[in-house]
Amino acid sequence: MNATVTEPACAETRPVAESPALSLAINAWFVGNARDLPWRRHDFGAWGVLVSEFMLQQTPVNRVIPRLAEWLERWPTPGDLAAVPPGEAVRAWATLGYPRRALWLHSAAVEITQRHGGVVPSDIDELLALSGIGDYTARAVAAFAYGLRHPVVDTNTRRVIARAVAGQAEPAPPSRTRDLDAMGALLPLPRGDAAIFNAGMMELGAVVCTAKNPRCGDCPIQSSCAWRLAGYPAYSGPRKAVQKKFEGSDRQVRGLIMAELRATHHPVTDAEITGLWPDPAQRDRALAELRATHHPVTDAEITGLWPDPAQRDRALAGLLADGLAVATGPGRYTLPHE
DNA sequence: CACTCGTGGGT
DNA sequence: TACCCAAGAGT
Repeated sequence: MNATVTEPACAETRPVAESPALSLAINAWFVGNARDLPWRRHDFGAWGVLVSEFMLQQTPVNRVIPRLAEWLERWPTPGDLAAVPPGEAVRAWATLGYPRRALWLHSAAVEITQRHGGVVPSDIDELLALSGIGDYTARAVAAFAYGLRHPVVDTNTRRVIARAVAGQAEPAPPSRTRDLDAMGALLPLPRGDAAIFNAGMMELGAVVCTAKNPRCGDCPIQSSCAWRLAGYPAYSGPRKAVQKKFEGSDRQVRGLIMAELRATHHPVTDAEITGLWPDPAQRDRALAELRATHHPVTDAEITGLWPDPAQRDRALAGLLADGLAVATGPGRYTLPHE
Protein backbone atom coordinates (compact mmCIF):
# COMPACT_ATOMS: atom_id res chain seq x y z
CA MET A 1 0.00 0.00 0.00
CA ASN A 2 1.03 3.60 -0.23
CA ALA A 3 4.37 2.77 -1.79
CA THR A 4 6.33 5.86 -2.55
CA VAL A 5 6.22 6.69 -6.20
CA THR A 6 9.76 6.88 -7.41
CA GLU A 7 9.25 6.20 -11.06
CA PRO A 8 8.44 8.85 -13.64
CA ALA A 9 5.54 8.70 -16.01
CA CYS A 10 6.66 5.60 -17.85
CA ALA A 11 5.51 3.14 -15.19
CA GLU A 12 2.31 2.47 -17.03
CA THR A 13 0.40 0.71 -14.30
CA ARG A 14 0.46 3.46 -11.72
CA PRO A 15 1.91 6.80 -12.55
CA VAL A 16 -0.57 9.16 -10.98
CA ALA A 17 -2.62 6.69 -9.05
CA GLU A 18 -0.74 6.43 -5.81
CA SER A 19 0.17 10.03 -5.57
CA PRO A 20 -1.83 11.84 -2.89
CA ALA A 21 -2.63 14.49 -5.46
CA LEU A 22 -5.79 12.69 -6.47
CA SER A 23 -7.35 12.57 -3.02
CA LEU A 24 -6.20 16.08 -2.21
CA ALA A 25 -7.83 17.51 -5.32
CA ILE A 26 -11.03 15.51 -4.96
CA ASN A 27 -11.42 16.27 -1.27
CA ALA A 28 -10.89 19.97 -1.84
CA TRP A 29 -13.45 19.91 -4.62
CA PHE A 30 -15.93 17.91 -2.56
CA VAL A 31 -15.70 20.23 0.42
CA GLY A 32 -16.58 23.15 -1.79
CA ASN A 33 -19.05 21.51 -4.16
CA ALA A 34 -20.86 18.66 -2.43
CA ARG A 35 -24.63 18.63 -2.83
CA ASP A 36 -26.52 19.31 0.35
CA LEU A 37 -28.06 15.87 0.73
CA PRO A 38 -30.01 14.87 3.85
CA TRP A 39 -27.79 11.94 4.79
CA ARG A 40 -24.74 14.21 4.77
CA ARG A 41 -26.01 16.28 7.67
CA HIS A 42 -23.81 15.80 10.68
CA ASP A 43 -26.70 14.84 12.93
CA PHE A 44 -28.36 12.42 10.53
CA GLY A 45 -27.54 9.29 12.50
CA ALA A 46 -26.51 5.78 11.59
CA TRP A 47 -30.08 4.54 11.18
CA GLY A 48 -30.85 7.33 8.74
CA VAL A 49 -27.69 6.60 6.81
CA LEU A 50 -28.55 2.92 6.67
CA VAL A 51 -32.08 3.57 5.44
CA SER A 52 -30.77 6.00 2.84
CA GLU A 53 -28.28 3.44 1.57
CA PHE A 54 -31.00 0.83 1.19
CA MET A 55 -33.12 3.27 -0.77
CA LEU A 56 -30.22 4.43 -2.90
CA GLN A 57 -29.49 0.92 -4.14
CA GLN A 58 -30.38 1.39 -7.79
CA THR A 59 -32.79 4.26 -7.15
CA PRO A 60 -31.81 7.85 -8.06
CA VAL A 61 -31.21 10.43 -5.33
CA ASN A 62 -34.09 12.68 -6.33
CA ARG A 63 -36.65 9.94 -5.87
CA VAL A 64 -35.21 8.78 -2.56
CA ILE A 65 -35.25 12.09 -0.70
CA PRO A 66 -39.00 12.46 -0.04
CA ARG A 67 -39.55 8.77 0.82
CA LEU A 68 -36.59 8.83 3.18
CA ALA A 69 -37.95 11.81 5.09
CA GLU A 70 -41.35 10.15 5.52
CA TRP A 71 -39.74 6.90 6.54
CA LEU A 72 -37.58 8.40 9.29
CA GLU A 73 -40.40 10.51 10.61
CA ARG A 74 -42.54 7.41 10.97
CA TRP A 75 -39.80 5.05 12.13
CA PRO A 76 -37.06 7.11 13.83
CA THR A 77 -35.25 4.02 15.14
CA PRO A 78 -34.73 0.41 14.02
CA GLY A 79 -36.98 -0.67 16.86
CA ASP A 80 -39.85 1.43 15.54
CA LEU A 81 -39.68 -0.29 12.19
CA ALA A 82 -39.20 -3.72 13.71
CA ALA A 83 -42.43 -3.26 15.65
CA VAL A 84 -44.67 -3.04 12.59
CA PRO A 85 -45.57 -5.75 10.06
CA PRO A 86 -43.23 -6.03 7.07
CA GLY A 87 -46.09 -5.16 4.74
CA GLU A 88 -46.15 -1.67 6.24
CA ALA A 89 -42.54 -1.22 5.15
CA VAL A 90 -43.38 -2.42 1.66
CA ARG A 91 -46.30 0.01 1.45
CA ALA A 92 -44.22 2.93 2.67
CA TRP A 93 -41.59 1.98 0.12
CA ALA A 94 -44.16 3.04 -2.45
CA THR A 95 -42.75 3.24 -5.97
CA LEU A 96 -39.05 3.29 -5.16
CA GLY A 97 -38.74 -0.01 -6.99
CA TYR A 98 -37.20 -3.36 -6.08
CA PRO A 99 -39.64 -3.80 -3.15
CA ARG A 100 -37.66 -6.72 -1.78
CA ARG A 101 -35.38 -4.04 -0.39
CA ALA A 102 -38.21 -2.87 1.86
CA LEU A 103 -38.63 -6.40 3.13
CA TRP A 104 -34.91 -6.74 3.71
CA LEU A 105 -34.71 -3.38 5.45
CA HIS A 106 -37.48 -4.49 7.77
CA SER A 107 -35.64 -7.74 8.46
CA ALA A 108 -32.45 -5.79 9.12
CA ALA A 109 -34.33 -3.62 11.62
CA VAL A 110 -35.55 -6.74 13.42
CA GLU A 111 -32.03 -8.17 13.44
CA ILE A 112 -30.54 -4.91 14.71
CA THR A 113 -33.13 -4.84 17.46
CA GLN A 114 -32.56 -8.44 18.46
CA ARG A 115 -28.82 -8.83 18.00
CA HIS A 116 -27.50 -5.32 18.53
CA GLY A 117 -29.81 -3.80 21.10
CA GLY A 118 -31.35 -1.51 18.52
CA VAL A 119 -28.05 0.13 17.61
CA VAL A 120 -26.84 -0.01 14.01
CA PRO A 121 -23.50 -1.84 14.16
CA SER A 122 -20.32 -0.24 12.86
CA ASP A 123 -18.41 -3.46 12.23
CA ILE A 124 -18.25 -4.49 8.58
CA ASP A 125 -18.85 -8.17 9.24
CA GLU A 126 -21.76 -7.48 11.56
CA LEU A 127 -23.26 -5.19 8.93
CA LEU A 128 -22.72 -7.79 6.22
CA ALA A 129 -24.62 -10.31 8.32
CA LEU A 130 -27.76 -8.16 8.14
CA SER A 131 -30.43 -8.81 5.52
CA GLY A 132 -30.05 -6.82 2.34
CA ILE A 133 -26.61 -5.48 3.20
CA GLY A 134 -23.81 -6.36 0.85
CA ASP A 135 -20.29 -5.16 0.32
CA TYR A 136 -21.17 -1.65 -0.72
CA THR A 137 -23.79 -0.89 1.92
CA ALA A 138 -21.77 -2.37 4.78
CA ARG A 139 -18.80 -0.19 3.94
CA ALA A 140 -20.90 2.87 3.26
CA VAL A 141 -22.52 2.68 6.69
CA ALA A 142 -19.20 2.09 8.42
CA ALA A 143 -17.53 4.96 6.58
CA PHE A 144 -20.32 7.53 6.37
CA ALA A 145 -22.22 6.88 9.58
CA TYR A 146 -19.25 6.06 11.78
CA GLY A 147 -16.33 7.72 10.00
CA LEU A 148 -14.31 4.52 9.81
CA ARG A 149 -11.55 4.13 7.28
CA HIS A 150 -12.70 1.56 4.75
CA PRO A 151 -12.65 1.72 0.98
CA VAL A 152 -16.20 2.21 -0.32
CA VAL A 153 -16.73 1.25 -3.94
CA ASP A 154 -19.91 1.87 -5.87
CA THR A 155 -20.57 2.19 -9.56
CA ASN A 156 -19.52 5.86 -9.56
CA THR A 157 -16.25 5.14 -7.83
CA ARG A 158 -15.49 2.33 -10.24
CA ARG A 159 -16.06 4.60 -13.20
CA VAL A 160 -13.89 7.42 -11.81
CA ILE A 161 -11.04 5.01 -11.10
CA ALA A 162 -11.37 3.46 -14.55
CA ARG A 163 -11.03 6.86 -16.19
CA ALA A 164 -8.79 8.91 -13.94
CA VAL A 165 -6.42 6.10 -13.00
CA ALA A 166 -6.66 3.36 -15.60
CA GLY A 167 -7.35 5.64 -18.55
CA GLN A 168 -10.34 3.65 -19.73
CA ALA A 169 -13.73 4.96 -20.73
CA GLU A 170 -15.60 2.42 -18.63
CA PRO A 171 -14.68 0.14 -15.77
CA ALA A 172 -14.19 -3.57 -16.26
CA PRO A 173 -16.95 -5.75 -14.81
CA PRO A 174 -17.06 -5.41 -11.01
CA SER A 175 -14.54 -7.48 -9.06
CA ARG A 176 -14.78 -7.29 -5.31
CA THR A 177 -11.14 -7.73 -4.38
CA ARG A 178 -9.72 -5.80 -7.31
CA ASP A 179 -12.06 -2.87 -6.79
CA LEU A 180 -11.45 -2.71 -3.05
CA ASP A 181 -7.70 -2.91 -3.59
CA ALA A 182 -7.79 -0.15 -6.16
CA MET A 183 -9.76 2.16 -3.90
CA GLY A 184 -7.74 1.14 -0.87
CA ALA A 185 -4.56 2.21 -2.62
CA LEU A 186 -5.98 5.68 -3.19
CA LEU A 187 -7.50 6.14 0.26
CA PRO A 188 -5.94 8.82 2.48
CA LEU A 189 -4.61 7.64 5.82
CA PRO A 190 -6.52 9.92 8.21
CA ARG A 191 -10.02 8.60 8.89
CA GLY A 192 -11.74 11.86 8.19
CA ASP A 193 -9.96 12.37 4.90
CA ALA A 194 -10.74 8.79 3.90
CA ALA A 195 -14.45 9.26 4.54
CA ILE A 196 -14.48 12.48 2.53
CA PHE A 197 -12.58 10.82 -0.28
CA ASN A 198 -15.04 7.93 -0.42
CA ALA A 199 -17.92 10.37 -0.69
CA GLY A 200 -16.02 12.63 -3.05
CA MET A 201 -15.32 9.87 -5.56
CA MET A 202 -18.97 8.92 -5.57
CA GLU A 203 -20.05 12.53 -5.91
CA LEU A 204 -17.64 13.16 -8.75
CA GLY A 205 -18.94 10.15 -10.61
CA ALA A 206 -22.52 11.17 -9.95
CA VAL A 207 -22.39 14.80 -11.08
CA VAL A 208 -19.27 15.28 -13.23
CA CYS A 209 -17.69 12.03 -14.36
CA THR A 210 -21.04 10.65 -15.45
CA ALA A 211 -21.59 7.55 -17.54
CA LYS A 212 -22.66 9.54 -20.55
CA ASN A 213 -21.74 13.11 -21.42
CA PRO A 214 -19.18 13.59 -18.66
CA ARG A 215 -18.52 17.25 -17.87
CA CYS A 216 -14.76 17.02 -18.08
CA GLY A 217 -14.45 20.79 -18.23
CA ASP A 218 -15.76 21.01 -14.68
CA CYS A 219 -13.62 18.19 -13.35
CA PRO A 220 -11.21 18.99 -10.52
CA ILE A 221 -8.75 16.33 -11.70
CA GLN A 222 -8.91 16.91 -15.43
CA SER A 223 -5.23 17.83 -15.58
CA SER A 224 -4.18 14.45 -14.24
CA CYS A 225 -6.95 12.26 -15.65
CA ALA A 226 -5.41 9.28 -17.40
CA TRP A 227 -8.38 8.97 -19.73
CA ARG A 228 -8.05 12.57 -20.85
CA LEU A 229 -4.25 12.34 -21.16
CA ALA A 230 -4.72 9.28 -23.36
CA GLY A 231 -7.05 11.19 -25.65
CA TYR A 232 -10.36 9.73 -24.42
CA PRO A 233 -9.96 6.29 -26.02
CA ALA A 234 -13.24 4.52 -26.61
CA TYR A 235 -14.20 1.56 -24.48
CA SER A 236 -13.00 -1.71 -25.95
CA GLY A 237 -13.84 -4.23 -23.26
CA PRO A 238 -16.69 -6.73 -23.04
CA ARG A 239 -20.09 -5.33 -23.84
CA LYS A 240 -22.33 -4.81 -20.85
CA ALA A 241 -25.39 -7.01 -20.95
CA VAL A 242 -28.29 -5.07 -22.39
CA GLN A 243 -31.14 -4.61 -20.02
CA LYS A 244 -34.20 -6.54 -21.10
CA LYS A 245 -37.15 -4.57 -22.27
CA PHE A 246 -39.47 -3.68 -19.42
CA GLU A 247 -42.61 -3.25 -21.46
CA GLY A 248 -44.44 -6.55 -21.55
CA SER A 249 -42.00 -8.26 -19.20
CA ASP A 250 -42.73 -10.39 -16.14
CA ARG A 251 -41.23 -7.54 -14.18
CA GLN A 252 -43.91 -5.20 -15.37
CA VAL A 253 -46.56 -7.67 -14.26
CA ARG A 254 -44.95 -7.96 -10.85
CA GLY A 255 -45.00 -4.21 -10.62
CA LEU A 256 -48.68 -4.04 -11.45
CA ILE A 257 -49.55 -6.66 -8.85
CA MET A 258 -47.37 -4.90 -6.28
CA ALA A 259 -49.20 -1.63 -6.88
CA GLU A 260 -52.46 -3.47 -6.27
CA LEU A 261 -51.11 -5.07 -3.11
CA ARG A 262 -49.93 -1.72 -1.75
CA ALA A 263 -53.47 -0.43 -2.08
CA THR A 264 -54.84 -3.26 0.06
CA HIS A 265 -54.89 -3.71 3.79
CA HIS A 266 -54.68 -6.44 6.32
CA PRO A 267 -58.12 -8.02 6.68
CA VAL A 268 -59.58 -6.85 9.95
CA THR A 269 -61.31 -9.52 12.02
CA ASP A 270 -64.87 -9.28 13.20
CA ALA A 271 -63.67 -9.30 16.76
CA GLU A 272 -61.47 -6.28 16.16
CA ILE A 273 -64.29 -4.41 14.52
CA THR A 274 -66.75 -5.22 17.28
CA GLY A 275 -64.40 -3.63 19.75
CA LEU A 276 -64.26 -0.40 17.78
CA TRP A 277 -67.90 0.73 17.94
CA PRO A 278 -70.98 -0.41 19.79
CA ASP A 279 -73.65 0.00 17.11
CA PRO A 280 -73.74 -3.08 14.79
CA ALA A 281 -75.59 -1.26 12.01
CA GLN A 282 -73.05 1.52 11.92
CA ARG A 283 -70.24 -0.99 11.99
CA ASP A 284 -71.67 -2.84 9.03
CA ARG A 285 -72.11 0.30 6.98
CA ALA A 286 -68.53 1.41 7.70
CA LEU A 287 -67.23 -2.04 6.91
CA ALA A 288 -69.07 -2.20 3.60
CA GLU A 289 -67.56 1.11 2.64
CA LEU A 290 -64.10 -0.05 3.63
CA ARG A 291 -64.43 -3.24 1.63
CA ALA A 292 -65.12 -1.23 -1.48
CA THR A 293 -61.68 0.30 -1.35
CA HIS A 294 -59.64 -1.76 1.11
CA HIS A 295 -59.69 -5.46 0.55
CA PRO A 296 -57.24 -8.21 -0.34
CA VAL A 297 -56.31 -8.43 -3.98
CA THR A 298 -58.43 -11.06 -5.66
CA ASP A 299 -57.61 -13.40 -8.50
CA ALA A 300 -60.21 -11.59 -10.56
CA GLU A 301 -58.43 -8.30 -10.05
CA ILE A 302 -55.09 -9.78 -10.96
CA THR A 303 -56.63 -11.26 -14.08
CA GLY A 304 -57.75 -7.79 -15.03
CA LEU A 305 -54.23 -6.44 -14.69
CA TRP A 306 -52.63 -8.44 -17.47
CA PRO A 307 -53.86 -10.56 -20.36
CA ASP A 308 -51.30 -13.36 -20.34
CA PRO A 309 -52.19 -16.01 -17.70
CA ALA A 310 -48.73 -17.57 -17.73
CA GLN A 311 -47.10 -14.25 -16.97
CA ARG A 312 -49.61 -13.52 -14.24
CA ASP A 313 -48.90 -16.88 -12.66
CA ARG A 314 -45.16 -16.42 -12.80
CA ALA A 315 -45.36 -12.92 -11.36
CA LEU A 316 -47.67 -13.89 -8.52
CA ALA A 317 -45.67 -17.01 -7.73
CA GLY A 318 -42.53 -14.90 -7.59
CA LEU A 319 -44.11 -12.40 -5.22
CA LEU A 320 -45.34 -15.20 -2.95
CA ALA A 321 -41.92 -16.84 -3.02
CA ASP A 322 -40.26 -13.54 -2.14
CA GLY A 323 -42.66 -12.92 0.71
CA LEU A 324 -43.95 -9.73 -0.85
CA ALA A 325 -47.42 -11.24 -1.06
CA VAL A 326 -49.24 -13.70 1.18
CA ALA A 327 -52.44 -15.60 0.57
CA THR A 328 -55.12 -14.72 3.08
CA GLY A 329 -57.70 -17.07 1.62
CA PRO A 330 -58.50 -18.79 -1.66
CA GLY A 331 -57.57 -16.37 -4.41
CA ARG A 332 -56.98 -13.49 -1.99
CA TYR A 333 -53.65 -11.80 -1.40
CA THR A 334 -52.21 -9.01 0.73
CA LEU A 335 -48.86 -7.66 1.75
CA PRO A 336 -47.21 -9.67 4.57
CA HIS A 337 -48.84 -8.71 7.85
CA GLU A 338 -47.05 -10.85 10.43
C1' DC B 1 -20.87 -16.07 -12.65
C1' DA B 2 -25.20 -14.92 -15.03
C1' DC B 3 -29.41 -13.80 -13.96
C1' DT B 4 -33.23 -11.47 -11.68
C1' DC B 5 -35.41 -7.84 -9.47
C1' DG B 6 -39.08 -1.80 -10.32
C1' DT B 7 -39.53 2.57 -11.64
C1' DG B 8 -39.02 6.86 -13.90
C1' DG B 9 -36.21 10.58 -15.88
C1' DG B 10 -32.95 11.83 -19.51
C1' DT B 11 -31.56 11.77 -24.42
C1' DT C 1 -39.16 6.34 -30.16
C1' DA C 2 -36.29 3.05 -27.90
C1' DC C 3 -32.81 2.82 -25.43
C1' DC C 4 -29.64 4.12 -21.37
C1' DC C 5 -28.99 4.61 -16.69
C1' DA C 6 -29.51 4.78 -11.57
C1' DA C 7 -25.13 5.08 -3.93
C1' DG C 8 -26.65 -3.27 -5.31
C1' DA C 9 -27.94 -7.71 -3.32
C1' DG C 10 -29.26 -12.43 -3.45
C1' DT C 11 -29.59 -16.72 -5.71
